[in-house]
Amino acid sequence: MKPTCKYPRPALTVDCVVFGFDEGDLKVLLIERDLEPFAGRWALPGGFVQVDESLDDAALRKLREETGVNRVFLEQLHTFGRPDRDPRERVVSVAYYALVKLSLHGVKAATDARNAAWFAVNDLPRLAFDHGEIVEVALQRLKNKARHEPVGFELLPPKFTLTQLQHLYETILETPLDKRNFRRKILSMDLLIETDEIEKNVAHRAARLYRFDEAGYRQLRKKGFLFEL
Amino acid sequence: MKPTCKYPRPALTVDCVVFGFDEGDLKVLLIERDLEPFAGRWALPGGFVQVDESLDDAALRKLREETGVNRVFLEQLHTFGRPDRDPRERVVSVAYYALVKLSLHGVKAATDARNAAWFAVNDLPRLAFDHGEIVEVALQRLKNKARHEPVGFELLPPKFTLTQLQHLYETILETPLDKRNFRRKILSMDLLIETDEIEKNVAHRAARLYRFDEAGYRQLRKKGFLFEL
DNA sequence: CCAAATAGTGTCAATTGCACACTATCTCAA
DNA sequence: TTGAGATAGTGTGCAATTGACACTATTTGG
Repeated sequence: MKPTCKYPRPALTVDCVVFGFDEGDLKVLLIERDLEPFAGRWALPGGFVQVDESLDDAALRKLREETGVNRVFLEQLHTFGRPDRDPRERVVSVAYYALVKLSLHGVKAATDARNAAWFAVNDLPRLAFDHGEIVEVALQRLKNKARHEPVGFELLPPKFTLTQLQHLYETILETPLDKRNFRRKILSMDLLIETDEIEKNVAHRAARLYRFDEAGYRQLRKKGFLFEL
Repeated sequence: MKPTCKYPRPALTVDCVVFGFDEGDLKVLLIERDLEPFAGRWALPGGFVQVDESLDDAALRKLREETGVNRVFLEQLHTFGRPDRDPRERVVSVAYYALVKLSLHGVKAATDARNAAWFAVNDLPRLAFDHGEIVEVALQRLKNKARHEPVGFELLPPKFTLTQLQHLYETILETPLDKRNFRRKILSMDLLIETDEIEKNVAHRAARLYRFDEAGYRQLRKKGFLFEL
């Protein structure tokens, strides 16, 4: 292969906004930088794209390497390319966002070699580079996405209560929802499978657990079904 | 500045899907390649990102250089990075899509030094690289965007009839719309300003011309107004 | 067994969506 | 000048959906 471009090239990285949901808060996974620039600041997990790997693969690899997160919802978000976004040299970053079930992945991330931690999105520290801006764009995208596609389930454990689901949507959409109307709507969509299990270890009446019906959802989509919250 | 990455770097380009609307068809602006690879094939306008220009600037520059298109709606679409998408070497491309008023820009594009032409999206030739795939993604995005934001006006002349507007939406959304319901809905949104002009040179009753009220739309947005077709 | 905590359930009114067909106006050609 | 062709413009009724609203049921722990 001969090069097609004689100009200097920007470096190319991926960065991931990893969302989790826990105790009523939407959280983002950050990593503490140990090198300059921005040593000591928190930043998004990410790194250089290798020359023979696709962008999606690069994002998946970085997630695995830096956070131990494995099979998750992952989607490209936006590409950030302000010439001065990295003080060293020109770096263009393809940002992704991921939705993980915190109940499964929560522990692992915090015990990695590098210092990693979950932060509530409403209480983030100042981030390195333009990562604050990237998180903003990701939040906006998640909000839009959640309204039109059933991605919320990616943030909940496999079995969940309707109240958990409602709280999740209230958090993402930043708006309160009426309990009875919410239940009527979500149940009428035929996307939830009622299990015969109930919550454990609660000091009050236990709620029924539901599962998301992924196969059923794919069927419905083919028939033109539109998810709308 | 010292380089941050010792690996070989992918080349970085931008490609633009330029949409126009004419005679009831949604069209895309393509350029005929004169160099290998894919010499003679049609491709999206685009080219290398320079090391000191932002991605948006690169897209605007390429639009200007290759198509003469100037002040238009332009938005980042998606970044395409399959390792084998360019047979020469690794090239990652940040794709944009643009909406232009064909009535204003139509002529210029076709008379550029390089061979450029508008093609109906339903009748595209085989494109170079993965550009066919990029156009597909752009069409999908336009469809979603048009449902939730009033971008359609970017494709119409400054003054237009309600019938033109309806045809445009029918084309983008690939679905027929009821004339009376469409008019009721769009007029009730208070986004259109009725001019005192009517169509010229038609062999039948002339329709009233409307303008899109951009300032009014920004006001409404602040008050939480949601465009929905 | 009672207090605390949350689960779960139905109705009515208002709004919105959707199907549907005729009259008005203008041009052009005979 | 007039009639045919073409498109503009207009309203109603029914069905479906949304949104507001409050009480009873169940479980635990003290």
